[in-house]
Amino acid sequence: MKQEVIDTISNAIKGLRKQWGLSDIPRIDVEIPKSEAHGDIFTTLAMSIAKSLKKPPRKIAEELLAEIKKQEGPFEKFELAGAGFINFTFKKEYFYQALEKLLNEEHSYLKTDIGKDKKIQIEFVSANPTGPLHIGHGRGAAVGNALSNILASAGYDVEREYYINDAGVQVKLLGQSVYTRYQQMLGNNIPFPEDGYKGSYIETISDEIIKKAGNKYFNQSFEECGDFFTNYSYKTMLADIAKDLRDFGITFDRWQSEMELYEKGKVTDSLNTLHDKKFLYERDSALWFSSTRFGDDKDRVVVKKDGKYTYFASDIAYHKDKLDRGFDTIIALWGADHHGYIPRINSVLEAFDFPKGKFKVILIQMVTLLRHGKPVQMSKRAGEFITLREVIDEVGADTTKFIFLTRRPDSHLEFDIEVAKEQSAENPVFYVQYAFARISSIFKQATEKMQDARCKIQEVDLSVLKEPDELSLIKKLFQYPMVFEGTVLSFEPHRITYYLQELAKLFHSYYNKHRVISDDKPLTTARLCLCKGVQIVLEEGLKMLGVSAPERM
RNA sequence: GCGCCUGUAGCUCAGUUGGAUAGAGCAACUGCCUUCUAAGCAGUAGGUCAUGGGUUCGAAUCCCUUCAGGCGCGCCA
Repeated sequence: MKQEVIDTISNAIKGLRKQWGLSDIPRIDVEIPKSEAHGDIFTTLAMSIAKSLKKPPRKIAEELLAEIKKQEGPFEKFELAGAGFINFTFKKEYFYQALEKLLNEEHSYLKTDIGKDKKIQIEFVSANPTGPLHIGHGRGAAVGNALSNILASAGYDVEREYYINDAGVQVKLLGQSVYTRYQQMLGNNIPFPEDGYKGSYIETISDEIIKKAGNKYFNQSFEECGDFFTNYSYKTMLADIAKDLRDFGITFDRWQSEMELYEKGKVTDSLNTLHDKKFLYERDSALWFSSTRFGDDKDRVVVKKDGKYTYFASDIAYHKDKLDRGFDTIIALWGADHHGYIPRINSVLEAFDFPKGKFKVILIQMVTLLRHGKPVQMSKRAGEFITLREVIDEVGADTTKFIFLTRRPDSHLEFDIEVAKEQSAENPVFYVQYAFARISSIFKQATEKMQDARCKIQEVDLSVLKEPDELSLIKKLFQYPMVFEGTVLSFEPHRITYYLQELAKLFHSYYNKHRVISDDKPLTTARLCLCKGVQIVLEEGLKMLGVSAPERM
């Protein structure tokens, strides 16, 4: 749809180039109008080039339109409107052919090749393995997953990665917490670490260790057996996290361990590289990275006075490692509270000669969890929080994901568990799924009632689809590729969510007004074909979001 | 103090990267089930796009001011 218009316009410009004194063909933007009164698609080209041509936009549009009309094309009519809009309306036949093509090619019709031969990496969730995932992680997981599906469908070679912070003091603190509970449970009443993790999962792990190893570590000091507790604890947590994510419908291609970066010498290697490039210097007995020369506010310490690496040091190694793996684009989903970290990572990438703009951080804003409109207090340290697991169990994975995907990632989100659950009947995810299920049901009825009532695309005459509602529905179908392309370029999955709701709305409306199965066989067959088309697009969109498309509800 | 994000209908949020008369869902009100799933449909009502200026053919969108909320500014991770 988009391409035909762009081709038509650029052909027209070729005819006018001399007259206009243009050396190049300007970028042609086309948009889908809000109202059907403005045609199927329109361009604002005349207005945007008016200045450089020093001509009034309407005059330009007139000349353009005259040239456009000389061409053969799939258009029924053109319209010059407002300050210089040119509206295009396609012939019905164009949409009948498009529908035929969709039914023949099915899902492959809806994909693009924007990302062909390009490798893209997307890192998301990456929660510390020191406790269960909470709702905020769930949001990142839903967005990251949808984005991965979308990019893969756009032809990119996508790698989904989870970065595990298994080397720092946080996992050690987790180990200490479990160690202390273990001692206490067996009667050794030592004090609990001041900043220790206090969730009930700490006791669960301690309990597990008692069952497995008995009192083997009883009365041992943390120096003696701390490694065991730390390793056992974070590995348990990591396994739990992976399971939660799986049950949420999310998988990763790669789990990158921070510890491994140290063990393989990648931290020292990457720092050596920076040193060779003269980006490191010593001051006050510490080693600094001069990130200010790449636009950061201040230089950053990589090796502390006491000789230990900072967290930033392993992050340098991690990002260097990503670069070495050869991606065209690197995407990271971070909690919005980490936004201050962006300039220094940008500095690192630039120091390693990664092209600017090829690294993109998507910030995931906090989720305020509510129950009956009242905020639920959350504190990870105190162990008071509602886990992602509980939310999935209570409201369901599909609903949870869909709600996360109806917002821009960087805007605050209120998630009321009771609303999501109790009003589930009016939840937008069901609205979309219901449209899909209804179509499935129609096909079930059709095959039961009439043996030959199917969507037979080879024999059907689609031109009997003349109702305005039918044409609106068909047209909506072919907006999907444009919406999808916009989603890919902007990395904004929620655009698909909104599109699906609009498509479902048109379908429900159509369904209530017109019967698909009737005594009129040619009409029935054509309408079944239309339904099939809607079903394919709904299924494709839901698949992108990582939400199921049930046959029955 | 500096930086980033946010402010759109009673509530929760979209707004196609500057386009035409600002949209949806919820909540409210009025109707629609002997016919393919009523988890649905049709309709009514709801707005100083926080504020004040600027940029231009055109601003919710870009720039500046002010106000309000959130987050970040460690040799912590």
